[in-house]
Amino acid sequence: MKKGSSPTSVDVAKQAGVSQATVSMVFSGRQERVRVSDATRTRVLAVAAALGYSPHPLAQALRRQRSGIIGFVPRDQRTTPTMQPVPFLLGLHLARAAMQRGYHIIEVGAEENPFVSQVSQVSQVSQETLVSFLQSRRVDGVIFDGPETAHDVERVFASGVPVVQVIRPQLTVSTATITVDPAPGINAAVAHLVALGHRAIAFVGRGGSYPVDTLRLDSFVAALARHALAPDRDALHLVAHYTPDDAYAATRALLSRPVRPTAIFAAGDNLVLGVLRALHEARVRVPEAMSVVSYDDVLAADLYPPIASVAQPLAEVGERAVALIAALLDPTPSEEEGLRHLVLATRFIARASTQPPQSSDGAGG
Amino acid sequence: MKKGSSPTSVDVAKQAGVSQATVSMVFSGRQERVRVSDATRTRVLAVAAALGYSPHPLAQALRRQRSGIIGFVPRDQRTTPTMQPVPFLLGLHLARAAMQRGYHIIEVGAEENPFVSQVSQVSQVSQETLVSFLQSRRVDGVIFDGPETAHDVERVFASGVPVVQVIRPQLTVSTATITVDPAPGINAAVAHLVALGHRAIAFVGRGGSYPVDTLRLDSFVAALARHALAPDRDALHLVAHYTPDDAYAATRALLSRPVRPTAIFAAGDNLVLGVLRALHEARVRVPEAMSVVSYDDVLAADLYPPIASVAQPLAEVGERAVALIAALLDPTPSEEEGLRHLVLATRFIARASTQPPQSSDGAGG
DNA sequence: ATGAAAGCGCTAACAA
DNA sequence: TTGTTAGCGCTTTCAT
Repeated sequence: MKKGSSPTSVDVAKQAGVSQATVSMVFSGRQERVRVSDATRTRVLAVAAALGYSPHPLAQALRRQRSGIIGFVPRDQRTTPTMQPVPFLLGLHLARAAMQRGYHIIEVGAEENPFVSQVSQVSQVSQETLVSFLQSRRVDGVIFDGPETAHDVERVFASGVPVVQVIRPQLTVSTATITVDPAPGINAAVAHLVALGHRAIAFVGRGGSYPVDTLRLDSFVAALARHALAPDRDALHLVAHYTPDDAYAATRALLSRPVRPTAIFAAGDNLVLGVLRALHEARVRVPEAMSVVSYDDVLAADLYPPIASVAQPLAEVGERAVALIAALLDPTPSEEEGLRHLVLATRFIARASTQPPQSSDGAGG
Repeated sequence: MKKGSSPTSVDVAKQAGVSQATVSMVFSGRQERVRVSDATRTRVLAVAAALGYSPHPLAQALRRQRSGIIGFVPRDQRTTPTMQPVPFLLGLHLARAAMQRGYHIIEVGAEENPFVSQVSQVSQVSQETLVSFLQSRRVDGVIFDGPETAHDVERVFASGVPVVQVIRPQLTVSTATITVDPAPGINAAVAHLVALGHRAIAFVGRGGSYPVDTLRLDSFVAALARHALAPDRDALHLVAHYTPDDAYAATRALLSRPVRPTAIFAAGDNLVLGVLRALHEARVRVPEAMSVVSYDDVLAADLYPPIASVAQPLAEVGERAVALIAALLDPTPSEEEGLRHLVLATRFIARASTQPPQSSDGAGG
């Protein structure tokens, strides 16, 4: 142990009067092969503690051929917490979950292209780059959250690296997935609104580009049907982009219609920001003149009024995603199946943003 | 090169008819010692490209005794983007900046204590653990954002690892710092409000526990003084905790006073959420009945109405922090000094949340 | 300008 | 149960 640097297993071995390999076994031995006697183990641990020894993760990684790094490719270029609240929070949960299992998360933006800036030779951008970057970093697995195309996923998957897609998977690639079933939460939300007396409930969300979006819309329509309500086709305002601005425009359009809905369901917490802005501007008070429910429950609780919302179990998604990568890396015969396509439930959280509709239903455009 | 695994420098060397050491020089040689002829370099690069070779980062790291990992200890336990918007965004900027330089960020919560769950022997929590964890991970440097006490920082700093504190430094430890000067932005904000005709401007923020909080308050008071305005002592509502709830309570107190302020300055974007809730509840319209300005500009733009805000240059903070760690790791004689205590400026962004005060200044509580 | 050789600190056969 | 040995893929003197 030289100046400054940490003690190594050799230092511990010398002090404890055992071989270096024994020290290694004490620290990294799998349970299956408990090769070390209790006496030796105790002595080694004591010496290690005294010296402040811990195994060098890089040396372990090199030897084991495991980097301990999991790549995370978030849905969009994350910009601000309001624009993309879910990926932000998911990233946090992933990082936590990974750390608990001794992994790290590195986040890679597909379009950001960090690789190019390092190796000037490489000039072809985008898809190619993401995969190269991931491979050059020797990640042990990759977690995709809503890739724009199947191409990236396909390439990474084909390279043999464990892949799991979460929340918004590209279903054409047969990777493991962890998705969220919007139905339970949306059913509860709609039931809640209907119980309050609402009949005209509008939907502000995205259309059929992603299966996930379709699923939310379908769940919404199905939930209405449960109460013998048909959706007002014109009150399904489908935004083109998942942005507050698009939701704002959609809501304005909704408000200018001859017969206004009495409640709005916004299919994302960033969308609800735009919805609220439009309502505020039009002086439509929430919940007095309009009930509002959102999906995501990331920002909802802290807005005004606190917005009732359908919560996704993001912490569990992160937890499971990391666990799945870990399981894929060290397959146990038993658990092989059954966890490759996990679907988690949503739940509805009521808040002050809903109340019975006003009896006066004149338009105020 | 066996099945599945990536090609190594040996593979490239064989194909190119050179020694492995030469391949290494081509890829990692410092400029100082340009040991390789152009012909050889070209040939090696061609073969490498054909084989899809890139240096194994773990092997490099082990050999160089550089993990390439920078630890990030965020200000608080990050929970949701609304509760702690700044650390979320800062984390993103740090990750981006690190990646550009070939580093990774791993995030460590001081109280979260991820280490304990792995090594059951360790039972003493908190401070001790953070440092051990960082050391066991062999981080090359640590970035602190607002440590609660100086203790952690001190220990890491004492261990010889490069440390930089950002935004909310503990000044008792003589690490490098990157801070933000609130004065320019706050001056502009106050000037803006005064120009609109506001004279009674309240401050919702935290008191003297942190230098940074004091600085914001002092900047605010100083800005008032520039316009020959004295702060109404009772309109400096200091919240105990940096939470929307505390700001909500403070704002309610403010509204119940006999003479209401006509404008509120909230010293953080999470605080402004509480401020807006209190105003909405009391049916005080923004900006008609109350102008509102916030600090941070992370959430502000997407609230209703869009809140004028003092923006911190978070991207630059992240960029500089990583650059500083890198510089500390490879000191260049020239730049040693001058970058150890960097102070960046804030700027004010006007939005629809301000307007001249109403002439009728009766209380409505 | 290039090659040979010695490790970085660890894990995993294989021996003993 | 423990020790010996051979690398993981790379960087870096030191020869040539």
